[in-house]
Amino acid sequence: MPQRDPLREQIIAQYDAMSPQLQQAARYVLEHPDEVALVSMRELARHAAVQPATMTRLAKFLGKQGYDDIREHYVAALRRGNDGFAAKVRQRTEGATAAANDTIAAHMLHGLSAQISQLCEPDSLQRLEAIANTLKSARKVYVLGLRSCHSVAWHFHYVMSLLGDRSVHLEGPAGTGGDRLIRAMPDDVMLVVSVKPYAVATLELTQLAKDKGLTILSITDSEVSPLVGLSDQTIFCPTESDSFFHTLTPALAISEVLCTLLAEDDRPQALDALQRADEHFLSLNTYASAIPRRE
Amino acid sequence: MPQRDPLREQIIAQYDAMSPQLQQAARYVLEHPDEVALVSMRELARHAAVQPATMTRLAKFLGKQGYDDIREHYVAALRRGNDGFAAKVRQRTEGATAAANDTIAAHMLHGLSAQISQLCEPDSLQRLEAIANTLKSARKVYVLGLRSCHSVAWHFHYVMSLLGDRSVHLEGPAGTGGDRLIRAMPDDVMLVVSVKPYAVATLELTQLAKDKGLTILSITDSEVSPLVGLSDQTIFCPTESDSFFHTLTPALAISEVLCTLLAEDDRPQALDALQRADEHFLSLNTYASAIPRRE
DNA sequence: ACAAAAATGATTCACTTGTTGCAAACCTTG
DNA sequence: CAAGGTTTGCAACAAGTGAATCATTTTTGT
Repeated sequence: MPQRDPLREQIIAQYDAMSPQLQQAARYVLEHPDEVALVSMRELARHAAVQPATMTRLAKFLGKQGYDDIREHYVAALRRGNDGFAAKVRQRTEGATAAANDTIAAHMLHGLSAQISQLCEPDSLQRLEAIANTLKSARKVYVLGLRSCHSVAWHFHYVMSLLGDRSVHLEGPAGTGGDRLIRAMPDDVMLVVSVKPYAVATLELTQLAKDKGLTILSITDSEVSPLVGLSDQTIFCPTESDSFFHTLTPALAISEVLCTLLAEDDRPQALDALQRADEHFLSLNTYASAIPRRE
Repeated sequence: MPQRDPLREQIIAQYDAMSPQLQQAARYVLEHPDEVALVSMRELARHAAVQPATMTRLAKFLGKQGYDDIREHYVAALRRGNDGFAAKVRQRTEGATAAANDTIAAHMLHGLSAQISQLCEPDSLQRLEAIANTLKSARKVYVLGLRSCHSVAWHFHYVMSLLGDRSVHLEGPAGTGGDRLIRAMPDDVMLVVSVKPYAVATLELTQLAKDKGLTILSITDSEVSPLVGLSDQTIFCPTESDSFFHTLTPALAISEVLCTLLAEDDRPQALDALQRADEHFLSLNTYASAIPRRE
């Protein structure tokens, strides 16, 4: 793990030119980089058996403005190391990261990319598989996503509707969206998407479905989301963004993965269903040209 | 990687019993455990959009002596996490580089992450900025996205509608979606989203708008998309996926970036508009709890 | 050996930190 | 709608922070 650490290298390079006390301080910093980030300067000095002022002097000696510059360096390093994904993104787009990091757009896209790769953690993958399994055996799947989450819910429903007629989108004009639940049965499943702030209507409809005995699956943004308590299974999507708004991109990614897992479960049937859909669209002239399907 | 974290679990367990402010603080702590260790309480409170005192109160609520108890917990966790380097790195690289071998889900998520980070290329960024600039000075923005692209178009429109009333979604029951173009003027702009296969209706409506003199901006999937010829400016979104279906996640990411650029262009006005939206939702009891806005 | 220069320690200062007490604002619940 | 308790924001606080200053010691060159 060859983490490039310019400050560390600088300290080593200038070590011989330091006074004894400075060396002692510098040595402690080299050997306990985490401490620098986690502990006050005075405490660090105490541990290094050095005067507090020596740390300040070390910073100046290294050409920094003050001790805080040193600390910030190690804080940043620690952050990077722990978030983990940074390394990967950096690796993938070395040039772009360094060059275009200053624009809002580039920064945001990097963040999104990282958030999605976070979903590769074992816990998330397990939840995805589990939810997909539940969906597989459902008689009907009622899909609910209001307001900002409408996009995710609708997209899931749209794809599912290409594969069969098990999906029911809880959406309708004049507030009739919930009506589709009238004939819901305990064998059915509800997939609900909601992130903060949670729409009251979403929670109410979910509660109703739960009361009816449906299995509740949810895509939401936190362990403490009100949906967690209502749901049998949950998968979490990051929503944080540099902008004013939450991002729904990771949630959409989750939804697409679920669709894929479902289709992949019975490939022949999925291909068959898509074939039929293609014919339908063809006869209706829905699309501008034939629909190429791979393989 | 199920890191056992008793404090985290305690917070989750007691979350429902907390007051709103306490919940907001607790939530931020849950979502940013590293920050707790690395920054001062006041700064943490600032990031969480909470009063400093609330953090102290959170500690007391959890039965701790003071905030420092919480911090020390996360400091210890961070220390541990960094010592177990070898294991961690191994795990990380497994999740990142070698994800290909694993499950379908992991592979797919990995691909999505890569596709989005591809959008950081200078050409894409330039196109994004250019489109954002055009959108900024538009009188009205008509948003069109049919079938699978509905999710992207709608999400863009939804966010824009929070910021003002310039956005018009070309969508309506019984095929009336195009009617909104009746009063479109040459000063207006149309943002159209479409990927292969291209819906005929999308192309027709776009052509109509073009004939009316509107500026056409498009989010589409290829240089050879039929939209390219109809559009004044275009940004390309990758849509390839391992599954049967195209992915719209990168397209949604693009849409979110555009929204952010627009909001960021006039921060004060955006904040103002969001403030007004919050009040509206509050008086309608749309959401389950107050909407926290950072800074 | 003895100035001159460098390094170190002690003291102090301006500032931030985490905490607390209090009053205004906010629900509840009779 | 009014009394009650809870929640929240604000202002003040003592303690601790990093930095600056100056006196003292140590080192160095001749």
